[in-house]
Amino acid sequence: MPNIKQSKLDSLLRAAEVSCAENGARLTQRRRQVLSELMQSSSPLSAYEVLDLCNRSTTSAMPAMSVYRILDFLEQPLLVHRLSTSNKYVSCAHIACDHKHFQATHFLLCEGCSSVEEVDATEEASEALEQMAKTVGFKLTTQQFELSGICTTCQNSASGGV
Amino acid sequence: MPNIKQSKLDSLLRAAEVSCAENGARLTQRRRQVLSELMQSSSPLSAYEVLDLCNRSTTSAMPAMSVYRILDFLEQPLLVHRLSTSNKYVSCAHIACDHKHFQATHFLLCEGCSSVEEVDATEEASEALEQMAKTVGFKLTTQQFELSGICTTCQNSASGGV
DNA sequence: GCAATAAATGATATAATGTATCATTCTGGC
DNA sequence: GCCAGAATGATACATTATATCATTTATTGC
Repeated sequence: MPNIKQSKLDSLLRAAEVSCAENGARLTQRRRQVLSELMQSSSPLSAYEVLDLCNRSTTSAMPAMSVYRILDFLEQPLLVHRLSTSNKYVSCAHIACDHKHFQATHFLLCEGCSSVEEVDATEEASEALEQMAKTVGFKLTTQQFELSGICTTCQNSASGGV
Repeated sequence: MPNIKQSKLDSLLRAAEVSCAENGARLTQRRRQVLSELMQSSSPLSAYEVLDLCNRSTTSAMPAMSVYRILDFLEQPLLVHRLSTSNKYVSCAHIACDHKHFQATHFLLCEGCSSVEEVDATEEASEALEQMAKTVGFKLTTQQFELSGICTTCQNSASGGV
């Protein structure tokens, strides 16, 4: 189910390459392959799902180890995000644009179609949560939430998506 | 590291028993054992950690399967909560009191000592998050967050706990 | 260009986690 | 006591993740 055009994919990968270069890292063939699969997926993928997709589209089999290593690597320059509630991965929504991850990033997970929407934390939300933590003396260090819900598309289609 | 008194533990377990009875369920020996380990732990435990603790304190070995089943069971009457970011479990903070889970429940995880604080969502936080989702057309269905931070105790001890 | 070095990947084994399935035991109602 | 359903035991296995060392690929200094 390729949900993006080839041209779009290419430009995303080029942007990712640049992003890596800026950090003194390289977007190797394997890394590009992993990232590409995530970019083409309409929903988060587990490490082994990525592995299967990679091995389907290539002759040389990739070991599971490599996928884990590569996913770890891709997290650093924020090319992919890891969803901790499901142990799955999504490619960052801001690879091609000049968006910076200043705010905390939240993820809206659609229960209908499994799609993911990446959004910046609003000032209000961050503050409200900080305040909440403060009432019991907690000082927050990180914020990344994964909120379950129903996306617009699935709300409109009574069936609930697919 | 038993962080609660025996008398406290007993009264908690009694309350859990009542809670089960009200739901037409039973707090069997095994379930009580699992719940008891969680109650005595100062930090969340994985299924296998619970298993090890149970098998350390008893002669008859419990199979892993049972632990998973029992944890699933204990989630229903909200005697334990499952932390999805870490796949661990904590006993509910409100077993003995008459607190109802009307609001969403959030968990504050201390990075210093791994302790967990269970708090009710504030009106402001819930609203701010709902609003945030709304801007991209999402309708939230569930809310349960696991926020990382530093607890009061660890803030005061420069070392950072332990 | 080429050796030396470091980075990345391959390959294998194994640990850790979670589930499926069927047998057995326990429990409460009759 | 007997029976139906709930709970647990036991075994096997699927899935997920990591450790370790060998090999290949890139980079740097010469």
